[in-house]
Amino acid sequence: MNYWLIKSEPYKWSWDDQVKDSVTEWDGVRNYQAANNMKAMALGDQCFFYHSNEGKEIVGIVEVVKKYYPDPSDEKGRFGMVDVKVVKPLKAPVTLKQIKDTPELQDMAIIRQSRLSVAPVTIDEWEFILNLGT
DNA sequence: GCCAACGTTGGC
DNA sequence: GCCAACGTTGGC
Repeated sequence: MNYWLIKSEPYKWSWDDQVKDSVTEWDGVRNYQAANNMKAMALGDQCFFYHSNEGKEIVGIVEVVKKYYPDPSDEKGRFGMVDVKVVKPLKAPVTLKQIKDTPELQDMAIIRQSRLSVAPVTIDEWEFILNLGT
């Protein structure tokens, strides 16, 4: 089981939208590093759902329910996507500020590389954030 | 709204 | 294959 963090700008696709649809195609990723991370996802992997720009906080958890496959919205056929399904919201969203203020979370990929939209999360980071969000 | 970081494009 | 120019993302 691996853990990830996926970002969305809430005005394009928010946690509320995700809850309404439950299962969605995580399409539109056009970055090789992010796409490679999606390629490495297995069924059942858990992902934090992060709101970028507005909010800047982790708001919920989704689960990979379909493995990496071609993204039809990419006409060049270079990129793929996965399907994700709502697991549950965090009781208390965990903000970027909290992450930055936490010594244990300083090595997170999103801190080091803020533009990466699909990033790995270690088991330690995952559990630490879960505790913050409960 | 600004700007740093970073990815992509295109000329050479 | 290098690198300057340009575009985009995302935090502040």
